[in-house]
Amino acid sequence: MKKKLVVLLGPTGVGKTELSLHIARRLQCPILSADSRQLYRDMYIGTAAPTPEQLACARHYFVGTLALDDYYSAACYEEEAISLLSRLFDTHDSLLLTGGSMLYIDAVCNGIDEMPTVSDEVRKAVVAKYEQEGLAAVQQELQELDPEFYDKVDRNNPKRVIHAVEICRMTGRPYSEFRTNPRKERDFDIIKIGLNRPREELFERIGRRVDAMIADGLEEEARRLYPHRHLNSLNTVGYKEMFTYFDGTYTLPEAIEKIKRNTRVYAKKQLTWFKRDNAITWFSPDDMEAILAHIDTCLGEGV
RNA sequence: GGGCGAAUACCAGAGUGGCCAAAUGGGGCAGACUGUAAAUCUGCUGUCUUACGACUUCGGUGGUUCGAAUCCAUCUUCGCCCA
Repeated sequence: MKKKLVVLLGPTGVGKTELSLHIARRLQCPILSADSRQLYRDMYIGTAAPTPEQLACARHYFVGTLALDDYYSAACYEEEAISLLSRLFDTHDSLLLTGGSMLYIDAVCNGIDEMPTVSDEVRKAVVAKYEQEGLAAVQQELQELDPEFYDKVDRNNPKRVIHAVEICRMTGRPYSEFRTNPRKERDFDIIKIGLNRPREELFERIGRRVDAMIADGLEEEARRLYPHRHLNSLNTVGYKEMFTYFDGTYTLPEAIEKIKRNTRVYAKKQLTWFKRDNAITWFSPDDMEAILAHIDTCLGEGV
């Protein structure tokens, strides 16, 4: 019988963390987080990371394990998560993955292309070109190195254009050659459970959660992180707005409003992404009975 | 009671005779997404299912004009000043 991975996903603030504890208890299994920000240490409040009490309920992986300046990516995550899963499956028939980072979940479920890691020198060189000569110059280089990808990309998106050029320079081959988009076969079954609420309700919860973060000391936490604000890990909703407040651009109430708003936008983005995935079975987080019943059914199925 | 100023789309705010369904920003909505993804980018946002199109808008009403968000009269509301 194949091992099972239950994937609990949904927009931020919907109630994944709380529910994941119940499911983990039911399955008697640890929890793998799929959250690109809770991965980092020192940013617990703003990322709504599981509390110490919650962490004590079940063994958690991928929470608070990285330093703020560690390099990390969805590909790193795929590798680590897959190897961890295979290890844990030795002693468990089913495991639980939960989080809201769409690309990370995808990396585990479907895999992403093998691609060389970009060296620091190449990265710096391309970024410098972008900063000094502008996006057009990088676009032009891409057009020369990989016309195929150049035709397809979202050329106004600096991140994508830059990355494609990085890979071209790194390998001497067109970036599109690496984009084979294989759907990697996993040796475990995946049960995707989506959590959602009526939008109004979700947005209310988000607002309340942000207020709670403030009450819990988000400002202080952000103040400590302020010196590192240029790190990618801190280009994160909840912190970047606080930094703008520390800079004097926003007042505190404005910063709080922006955090709420940006969190709502993020939630919508997640939903847009998840909507495409027909493999997801959707539930209300309040309907725990139905969710557990669904999981039981899926676990009982298949050989 | 007198004087002045303002009234523009969800909000803020440009526009002062035709190129205006109306800049720009915010907000909202929708979408894309394979290597730092809570990132980054895109489209729409008066109505008509789509528009090359049609229709209705710029506080109200009535004028001037071939033509008005823009000019005139008047009314309403708001702000400021004098009393």
